[in-house]
Amino acid sequence: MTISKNTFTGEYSYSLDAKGRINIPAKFRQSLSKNNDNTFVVTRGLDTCIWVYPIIIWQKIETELKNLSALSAINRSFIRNAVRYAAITPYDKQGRILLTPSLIQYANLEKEAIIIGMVNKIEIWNPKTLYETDKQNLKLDPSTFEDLAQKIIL
Amino acid sequence: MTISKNTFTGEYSYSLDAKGRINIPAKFRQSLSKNNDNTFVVTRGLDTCIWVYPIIIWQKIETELKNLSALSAINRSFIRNAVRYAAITPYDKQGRILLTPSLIQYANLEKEAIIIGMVNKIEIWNPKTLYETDKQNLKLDPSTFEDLAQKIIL
DNA sequence: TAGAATTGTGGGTAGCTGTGGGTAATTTTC
DNA sequence: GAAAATTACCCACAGCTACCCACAATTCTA
Repeated sequence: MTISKNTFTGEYSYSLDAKGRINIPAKFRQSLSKNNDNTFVVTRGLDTCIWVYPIIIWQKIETELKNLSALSAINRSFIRNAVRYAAITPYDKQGRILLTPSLIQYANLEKEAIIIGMVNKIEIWNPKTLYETDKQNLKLDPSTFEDLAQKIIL
Repeated sequence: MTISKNTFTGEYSYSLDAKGRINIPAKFRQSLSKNNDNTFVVTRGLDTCIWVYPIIIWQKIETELKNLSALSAINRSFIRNAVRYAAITPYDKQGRILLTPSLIQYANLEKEAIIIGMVNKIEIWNPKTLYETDKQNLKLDPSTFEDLAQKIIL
């Protein structure tokens, strides 16, 4: 096997159907390690999108969240949001997962959806929202981008 | 073996076929170390060209990206842009990799393409674009080149 | 220099992938 | 407890991709 497990890259366009199902790209499914039992966890992203984790990765995140100091207000609200909307969804024979109405509404999803591999997780976006977010991000501090690029990109 | 592994030099002209496939020069393939499993990663370059990495080099980048905290909006944006256009492509029996339509469009690739070895990665260019970029670079401050020359011992 | 092997390019096809819809099983409501 | 609504599971199919083969051109070798 050539690709590393539970690691996702690339951008794809898929369609959300009337029943709230959406396909996970075949390449992403192939990247899932066996101990995930064909199952993902979907939850609210920190951007206006849905985050999809392999279940074993999500379990690690949960334990990390427990170790965060409960004193910090930011941590408390982050934990609340991350866990509260999380749902476990195995994919069906055709490779689709089921999204909750709450998450579909949060990400403003309509028929067309963009799926992006974000290394250790997957994002699902409304194309328009993604475009707007990209535009906003151009305004973020460019020197930080350069620092990151110099450190990481070869 | 005479050449050092995962190191690419030289310039070649190859043709992109109707299915989006392009040949990787035999010398480059021979330079790939075994643990790459005949697999490259293609993504957007910082110039108007496609970057091609041996997969084990790319996996180092992925590891660095995994260690960035998703709590920071800048980090999220950086990761998204770094991996969004990346695709994993093993080469076929004839030595060709498959480029995504998105990357072909980004680099303005038509039939003829120039492939350049850039030491630790490979670049794929539209000949016209490469010519224009070269011409632009001549206008850059020559002292920058001197700075670089002093850092690198030839 | 001639033959053999390798390399680059084109095209065909079996099987997989993405999408829609149907039906049985389960839950909810009255 | 029965009817209605929702959910989970299954099937069908068009389009596409991965894989295979063919062949000409080039390079290697004896």
